Amino acid sequence: MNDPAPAAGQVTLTLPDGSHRTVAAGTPVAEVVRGISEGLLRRAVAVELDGELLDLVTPVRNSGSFRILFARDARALAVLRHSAAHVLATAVRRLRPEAKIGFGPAIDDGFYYDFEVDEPFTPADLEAFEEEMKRVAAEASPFEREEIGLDEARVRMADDPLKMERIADFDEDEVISTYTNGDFVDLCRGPHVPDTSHIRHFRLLSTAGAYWRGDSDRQMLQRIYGTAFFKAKDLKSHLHRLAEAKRRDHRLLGRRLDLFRFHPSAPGAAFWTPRGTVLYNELLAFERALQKDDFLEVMTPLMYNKSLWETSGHWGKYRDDMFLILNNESGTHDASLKPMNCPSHYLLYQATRHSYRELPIRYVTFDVLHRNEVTGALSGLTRVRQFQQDDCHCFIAEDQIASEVAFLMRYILDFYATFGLDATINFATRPEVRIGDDALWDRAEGGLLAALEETGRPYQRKEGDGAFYGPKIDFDITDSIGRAWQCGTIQLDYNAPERFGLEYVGRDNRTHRPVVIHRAVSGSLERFIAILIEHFAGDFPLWLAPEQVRVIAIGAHAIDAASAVRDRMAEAGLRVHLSPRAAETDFREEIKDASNLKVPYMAIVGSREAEAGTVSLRARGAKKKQVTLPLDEAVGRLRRESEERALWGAAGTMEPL
RNA sequence: GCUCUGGUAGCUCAGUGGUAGAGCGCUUCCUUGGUAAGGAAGAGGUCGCGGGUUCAAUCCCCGCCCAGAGCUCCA
Repeated sequence: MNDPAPAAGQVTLTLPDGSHRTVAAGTPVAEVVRGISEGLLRRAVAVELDGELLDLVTPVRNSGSFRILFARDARALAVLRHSAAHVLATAVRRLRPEAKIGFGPAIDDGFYYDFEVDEPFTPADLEAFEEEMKRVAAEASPFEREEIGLDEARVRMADDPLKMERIADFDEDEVISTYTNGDFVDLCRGPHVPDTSHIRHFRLLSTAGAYWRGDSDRQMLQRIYGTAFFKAKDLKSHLHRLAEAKRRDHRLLGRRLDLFRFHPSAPGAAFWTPRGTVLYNELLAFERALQKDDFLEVMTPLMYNKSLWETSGHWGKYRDDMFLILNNESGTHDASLKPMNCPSHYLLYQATRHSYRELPIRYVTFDVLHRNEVTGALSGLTRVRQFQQDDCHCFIAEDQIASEVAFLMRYILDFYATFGLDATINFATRPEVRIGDDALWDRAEGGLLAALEETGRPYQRKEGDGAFYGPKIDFDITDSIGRAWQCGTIQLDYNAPERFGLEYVGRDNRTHRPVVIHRAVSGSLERFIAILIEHFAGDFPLWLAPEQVRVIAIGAHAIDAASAVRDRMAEAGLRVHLSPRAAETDFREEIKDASNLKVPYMAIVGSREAEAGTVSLRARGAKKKQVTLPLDEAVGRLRRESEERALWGAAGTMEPL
């Protein structure tokens, strides 16, 4: 049925059940909701009108689909948090009247508000603000909306220079609104919850500097971050998640589990300990095994003359991010450490003639890369200056795009699945600033999209998010506590083959341009290991664990038997350790040490085991529960679990019993 | 890069204008115990680096280095 055409001055709203309501244009949303039911009005938080979020005090201006949002709706949460930001500003203004207000939006996990103050806020200030916010909420002041003209806005916000600056950006005919709750007025687009009493379950989390409008040339404001929820239990679980993330912090676990460390002499570059190096190499070994049939591993120089970077185009705009090398004879910086592998692979490809019969050629490299990240960007293993990528460049004929992309996607997803990681897929299209004509982009995007569709995997489009040289597919992995990390990528590149004059000889005996696909799976191995540490909380599956088994001898008389167990397991290829001072140490301390290092299994050998030719296996986290097995059987099970790369706790593994 | 906060033993941290402490770890000895910290003794510190103020600086001031949090998901 067609929507009835509204009379002049009227708008028609289509409710989710398909029914229509016609009201006078300018009727407040609350009146519309009340017209449906008083009960709904009591529970309504906001509404969606043709997808636009409106609160109850906003006038309805246009016809469209009309849906009431309740506390359970995800979009309602953003409204609540925006209002929480206003409650925060209300509290700050009461306690620090001199604070100038900036912006205070809802963000993914909460909200923030920026203030201009002479002295930065302290943790004690935050506590005071939080207490004051409770009072503001208890007052249950309604959020009142007022629509005003530009001149009036200037008068109202005269005392707030930051708001005045925002006002200066408005067009003459724009609808400008203010929201008032109690004694606090803010220039604000809305929407808001009906009154401050909705802000019940919130927490201020942190404070930090933030540039006004994100511009590092402008003044630094003080930003307060917080979060808010409709339900106490949602707030609680969010705070729990934050605590969980802190507990899993790879920088702390990296020290505690003795995996890597940093030294001021080499900022942004990790020192891998013996244990960490095992982990790193196991990851590499896994990827080498996975790729051995379809990829060609190569090694290329780490240092190049600047002419290469001039060809690639990096010398111009990327030079500040490269580590340049001083030529002592000329006194100039005319070489650099490589920040990426692409040009190396192009040079290698180009060094010989290639036939169409060879394609696709997939060069993959784990070479060390250096990027001169600014100091403020460095963070643990997730943002470093020296790292290795599992970096692959596929040289293909243009008609191989679809099959190649499908192949690469399967490979990438299989790789993640080994770690129990799932990925969401993003398809990024041509950006504003780009090279190549539209016809080329049409072909590139079409080819990539067709390949993506063929896999049947769900994906999201990210318009304009592609690389300047081509569209791409990005993989965001989701870890065990629900955080997303951008890791893998498949990028189509028509430009590089042109720049580097890449060729292959076709069936027609003429030269053709290949297309290049850039592929990374883990992004950087360093960062991927950081993700794995946090994903597993340091409880690595057996195959990845730096030390797989710790042999514990109960009493000095069991030392010989324990050594025999250690030797037998080591022969079987397990990474096993028996403390050299086990004979002098309380075995309970050995158990403590193994537990703290999160060693997956302890093999306990006392007089009973020594006599019976058995070991008692105690799985990580299993406390006193253990299983006693003949030594060979124990070795067999551990080997199988390791070789199958079973996830810790997966069915069929020996997992925490 | 910029703002704020921090840097004390291998780790986690306390402390002071008169050159420094704890717990864990480490070393040695005792204990040989059936499932997460047995007992005793000992070693270990340019208090991040450089400069300044002071009779005296780990502490106060300045600079640098390193680390942590953050740096428009737009009124």
